[in-house]
This record gives sequence, structure tokens and C-alpha cells, in this order.
Amino acid sequence: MQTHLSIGQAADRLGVAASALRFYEQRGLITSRRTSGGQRRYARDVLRRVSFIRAAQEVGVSLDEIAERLAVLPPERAPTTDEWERLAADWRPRLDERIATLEGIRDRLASCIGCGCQTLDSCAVFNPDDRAAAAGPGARFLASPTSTEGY
Amino acid sequence: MQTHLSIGQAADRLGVAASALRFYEQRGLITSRRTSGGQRRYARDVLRRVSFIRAAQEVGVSLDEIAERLAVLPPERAPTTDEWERLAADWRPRLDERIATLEGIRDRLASCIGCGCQTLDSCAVFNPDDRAAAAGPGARFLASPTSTEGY
DNA sequence: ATAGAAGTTGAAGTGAACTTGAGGTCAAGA
DNA sequence: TCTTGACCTCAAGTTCACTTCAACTTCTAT
Repeated sequence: MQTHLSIGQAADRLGVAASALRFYEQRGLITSRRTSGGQRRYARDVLRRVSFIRAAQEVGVSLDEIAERLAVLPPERAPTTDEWERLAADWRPRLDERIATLEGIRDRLASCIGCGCQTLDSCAVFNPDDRAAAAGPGARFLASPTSTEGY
Repeated sequence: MQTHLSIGQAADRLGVAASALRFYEQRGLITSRRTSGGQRRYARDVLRRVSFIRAAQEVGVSLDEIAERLAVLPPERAPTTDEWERLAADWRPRLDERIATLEGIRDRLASCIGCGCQTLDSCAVFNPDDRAAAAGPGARFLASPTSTEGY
């Protein structure tokens, strides 16, 4: 059984394009050895790294940030479980936050549909917490005390 | 109290840039009336539309798709609650799916940290369902039966 | 009446994450 | 050995969602 993977093999296994792997390498997210002829050969380690990268991306972490964190991993030795754990833990709050935001939208959506929302100005669906909070002191969208039936 | 909002007022309330509102209008996501001098004046309706747009974006819907769905709303009359509900319902599955994906990542992360993951090739954290499923018949990443301690 | 803040347009620029293309090289099986 | 599919590099192109710019014009408060 082979210890190393060609770019095509790695791409197939990971379900990503070979060009993406080259791009990740260029960005310093992954590394490879080369054959005498110059072709890339990946240690199996790369499968984990790329999977980790994609998971982090799902959570909303940018490649720059991922690269920054992955940089703390030992360059030559394959990372230990501990090291992976630490990395994963780093984005846990982000992940939780993201889930909370989406659940917020879902819940508000449900409650809105349930309640009929005669006065949608006060409907939370249309006033996501984050945006209202970021907008400064006082809720922006909710600020209007006017009746808005029909809107 | 004013019935219409200038672009700056709308932008302030929504917490988005005025340029974004112009962009949305150009893309057909929102509409405006004009003053005799050519300045935009928004019906309060726009607040709801933009909030809806941002919520949909959070769920991962592209502006093109949002525009497509918003196009079913009556052009001149402000949408009814029913109409908003239908729109919201459309993306409910997407929202649920997105939440499920992130919860999957979170759970697998937790279980991985808990279990120690000696053989990370079989660790679900690094084998998100969607990707493995999309990759064709049989799990890709999990396919390897080899021992990979240290990776 | 006037100053200055806010608004207008169309075109070009930005950044993120890749993909595509051209022109050429490598590697593995028959 | 030969063929052919996989791989190489580097630069340029793509999509998405906006933002920025320049050169005005309009609105509003005093």
C-alpha cells in the first residue's frame, strides 16, 4: 500500500479539485514532497489537514486565519491528537456563535409564522440581534413606534 | 413623522452601507421612488426587505436566488404577512440543513476531543457527511483501512 | 441666500477563494 | 519503447458582494 498520494488521488479522496490543493499549498496551508520529476506527493497527513480546513471554512473562518493557526503545527512531524484538539477548540466559540445566529433566525421565523405578525416592525425575524446590536445604542429597526400594517 | 426614508436614513437603520442599498436596487432586490431632484426615497417596506435579504444571506442564499424569490412579491403593493411567510418557508430546509451541518461539526468535534481519536482516519470530524456523500459511492476519507497513528 | 452635509451616476477597484489556459513534462501500463 | 493520462508552472480569468472614486447636484438648516 502506498504511503504517499499523488495530487489526483488526494483530490479524489477529499472531493476537492486538484487546483484547490495547489492553491492551498501556495497559501501555505499544506505541504508536499516532490518526485524526482517534480510531481507532488502528499503524506496521508494532508487528508486530515484539508478536511480540517474545509470544516473550518464551513464555520466561517477565512483561509488566512486558518493558515495562521495551522502554522503553529509542527512543520515536519505529523500533528498529535492534542495539537488537533487545540486547533479545533480555538474555533469552537465561533462555531457556537454561528449556530446560535442561525437558530435565532429559525426560531424567529417560526414564531413569526405562528404569530401572524400584524405589526412586522416589531417582528424579530426582521431585526436580527447582531445587526441591531452592532448598529449602536438602541434598536434601529425596532425604534420606530409607528403602525405599519400592510408592510 | 415621515413616510419615506432617504438612503442615509435607511442605511443607518439597517446598519448597512448606502452603497449596498444602491447595489441591491441595481440588482432588483429593492426599489425606490425619487424626489423631483432625483434622490431616492424608500417606503418603510424596504427595511423589511433588506432585513429579509440579510437573513437569507446568513443562511447561505445568494443574492441572485434571493432576487428571484423576491420577484414573486407584488411590485407596488407592500407584501402581506402571508407572502413573507411563504418566502421564509422556502428557505427553511436550507436553514435546517445548514444548522445540522454545523451541529454535526460541533458534535464530531466534541466526541473527537472526548475519545482521543487514536486512529484519526476514522474520526468523523475529518469526514464531514456532505463531502463524503457528494464524493460518490462509498466514503472517501474513511475508505482507507490502514493504520495512521501519528497522523 | 448660502454653506455644507448628503445624495447622484457609471465605471473601476477590492478581496476571497478558486479555476482555467497555454505550453510543456512525467510516469506507468501494454 | 511508446503512448497517454496525469502532472507541472505561471499568469490571467471568474464569481460574489460590495466599495470607492470623481465629478457633479440636491437638500436643509440658518
